[in-house]
Amino acid sequence: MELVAQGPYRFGIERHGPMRVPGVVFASRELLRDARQSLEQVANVATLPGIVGASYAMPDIHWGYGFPIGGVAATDVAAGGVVSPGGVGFDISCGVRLLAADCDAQQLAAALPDVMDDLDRVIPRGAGPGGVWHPRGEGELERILEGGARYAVERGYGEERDLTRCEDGGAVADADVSQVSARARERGLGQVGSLGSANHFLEVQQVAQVRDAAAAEAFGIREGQVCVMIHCGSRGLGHQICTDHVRAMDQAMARYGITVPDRQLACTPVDSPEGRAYLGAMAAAANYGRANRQLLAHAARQVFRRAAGARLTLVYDVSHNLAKIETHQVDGDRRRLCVHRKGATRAFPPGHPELPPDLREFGQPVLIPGTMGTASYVLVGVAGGDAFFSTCHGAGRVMSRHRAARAVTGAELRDRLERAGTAVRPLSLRGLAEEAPEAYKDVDAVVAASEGAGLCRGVARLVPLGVVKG
DNA sequence: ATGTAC
Repeated sequence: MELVAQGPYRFGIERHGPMRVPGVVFASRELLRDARQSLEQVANVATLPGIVGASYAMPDIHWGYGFPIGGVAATDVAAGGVVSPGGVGFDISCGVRLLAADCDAQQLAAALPDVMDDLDRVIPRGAGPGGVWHPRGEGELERILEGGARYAVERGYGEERDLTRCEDGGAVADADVSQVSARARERGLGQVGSLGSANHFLEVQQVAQVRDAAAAEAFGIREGQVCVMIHCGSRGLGHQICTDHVRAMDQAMARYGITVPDRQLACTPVDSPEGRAYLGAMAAAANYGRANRQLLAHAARQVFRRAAGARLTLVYDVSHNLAKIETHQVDGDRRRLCVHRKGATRAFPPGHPELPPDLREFGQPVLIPGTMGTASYVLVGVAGGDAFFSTCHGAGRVMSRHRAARAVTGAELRDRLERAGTAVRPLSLRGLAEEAPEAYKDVDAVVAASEGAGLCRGVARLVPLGVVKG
């Protein structure tokens, strides 16, 4: 794949073959080496009907289902632009929630082992069923799919202020539960309030460094402070919705005269029965994901209150796997676009009307989960960035699970982390080994490249004190 | 990511 350097952190893929727009990869030269194999997917996405601007890739790009993870693509709704479930991914609404405690790491030190033991007991995780809340039948599940974190708060699992610090106020209005299959509902019913497995985690962290004092203060974080970061998604429900709608679109595509270079890019126009059906089901999964993180946050709050007498306040909750209908400036006019962000985080700039009033002058908080034993970040959206106000989402995998598990044993990794001062509460040692930090890119380099590319600005760097893993 | 395949 031919790449043209367009800046220190920006590389272009010129249009070739059926590409409708160019590709743009934001990365340092070093990160680009890990991205090579995924560039074909960036070019494939550029062939989608209605795509505008470019097919973008973030510095943490890696191989995904159809679209690369770390990909951003926007299509023009009025011009026959498509929506593709592969552009969101199987874990619809996977995202990150950060809570800040009213204590510093030093103050928590004595209680930390108790906090970790309690979290170990109360946080459901791993594959399969289990959750902190069991909805009373499908009726209540539907309330979650329509109301998201808002419904969880209504039922007493949180406080009203949580919703102002949650993307979309805790719920999107366009969920269509009739497009959520019986099988998806069945899988979702038993997993409300659960982490899942793989790279999902709940971490107790410490703010190691503040890089933007004014933004940090507005977000409610300060150096030395204890935080809780929750990274999880919509579990089997989102997975099943993706499966169902990929199949439906794969079968319907030909009727719209759409051909794609990879069947995993199955798509139909946003403005089609199949497109609307997917977006309605996706919105339901998005709400499920927010409710999931709301319930886990509630469980963590109870643990912190009981074991440490500490209170947790929500900093922000944002997804990095969603498609959204947004209005953007394209070639001088305002256009309604379907913005796919898959392993990419929305990063609204200062002044954006969708931001809560107390954050508006600073920009949208962006939460970047690192890997065990490495840092996580709080960033903020900036004006003038490319890629429809999007930035990176995490470290990005470079080693397969299998290779990671061969490179290190779970017991070795656990001992290494504990020696480095990070308490570890894994569900399985095999799962722990698969998530070894060396299986990922350097999150510090990913964040530096994202900042260098003008996509965001650093606010704070957090380091782990304890990690709860599936 | 995922009752790690229909």
